[in-house]
Amino acid sequence: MAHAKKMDYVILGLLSHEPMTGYEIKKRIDSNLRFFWSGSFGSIYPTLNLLEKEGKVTKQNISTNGREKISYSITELGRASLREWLKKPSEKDELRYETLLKLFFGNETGLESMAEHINSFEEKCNSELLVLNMFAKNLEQALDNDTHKHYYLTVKFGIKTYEAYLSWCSDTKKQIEEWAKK
Amino acid sequence: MAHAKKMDYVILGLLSHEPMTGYEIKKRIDSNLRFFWSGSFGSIYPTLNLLEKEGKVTKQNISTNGREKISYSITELGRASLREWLKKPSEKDELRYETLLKLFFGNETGLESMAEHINSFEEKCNSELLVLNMFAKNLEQALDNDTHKHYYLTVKFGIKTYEAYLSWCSDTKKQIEEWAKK
DNA sequence: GACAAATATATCAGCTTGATATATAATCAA
DNA sequence: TTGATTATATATCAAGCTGATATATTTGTC
Repeated sequence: MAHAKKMDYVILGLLSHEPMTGYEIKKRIDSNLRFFWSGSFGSIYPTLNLLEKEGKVTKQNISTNGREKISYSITELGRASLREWLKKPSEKDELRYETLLKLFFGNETGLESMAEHINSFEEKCNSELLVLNMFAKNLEQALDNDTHKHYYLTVKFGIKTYEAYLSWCSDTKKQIEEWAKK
Repeated sequence: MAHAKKMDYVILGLLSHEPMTGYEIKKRIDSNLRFFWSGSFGSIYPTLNLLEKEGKVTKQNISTNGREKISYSITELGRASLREWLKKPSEKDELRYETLLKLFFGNETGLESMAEHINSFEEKCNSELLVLNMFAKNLEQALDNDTHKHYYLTVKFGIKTYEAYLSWCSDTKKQIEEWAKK
């Protein structure tokens, strides 16, 4: 994903909702964006410094209970930059499924040995679906808020895809059993 | 995706099917694995050299029609390394959907401005589905081959997910229209 | 009062991408 | 047949991201 520098827009997007610290940005990515995006501290903190130098965000040192932290706010320049990116067509949607990679090459150890991988994938999907359905339920109670509408649609995306994955898991296990019979 | 070095196993996996050049490995990734993986020359060629130093693949210079190229074959050590990885549980399945990212932050430009992004996502899904369905049809005629069975199951995964994406596109466009009415 | 977990910021080796460079062979049109 | 374009083939590198690691304070809990 090199050369693209998407973290700029993830941060600007989150700060367009409300001011936050780097740590809070990380937490927000891991909770709200987890179903279609990820990000690490090693990318967040350096990007925040760059964005500040470019005048797209402003720092503010605050101390709650004697604890020092740096809160970042988006500037009008930052908002303009975010809007510009939002208008541009999306460049690339990419996925990397190690589970699928193992299934693809699994002939080396045999189809039956893939059952474990599929089972743990299924388990993961089930637990993610539980979380997503809870999110959806909560959001449905607060759809008057425009930001929530956007969030809701992405949660719906997660639900649809995890349901599809589960359906595939079920089909695939049946198929492998059937092939094994012959 | 750092620190994991998955390219090792992608290459070993492909060479476990048949000997190939670096260029052919790239083509194979872009055709067969495209729905759940990707890889660039900048990662393939250096990895091939490393694998050779480790004794997991062997080089062979061949010339077809006076043209020089390097064909790589997997060794028994390479096969053992592949099998070991296949047995280990999958570490992480990750996806990065720029389309979803824009939708999530789209409040800055308004929900209606998202229609274009959803439409082009829908278009992409439709064309990918066409390809995948063709792949599935062809593979169904050759399922006696074990390697094809594995390939077939991953293609089925692609079909399931793209169908789910299309269903989500349709739902989402309806939902946005509905909200716009109020 | 001790211990674990959460908050908070920062850095870095290692890996990947997308671009770029270089060169030859095949295909196609004028 | 000559010229242009595309496919084959290998290689390198800056820029970007991850996962790990380091450090330090605060909050919760047993």
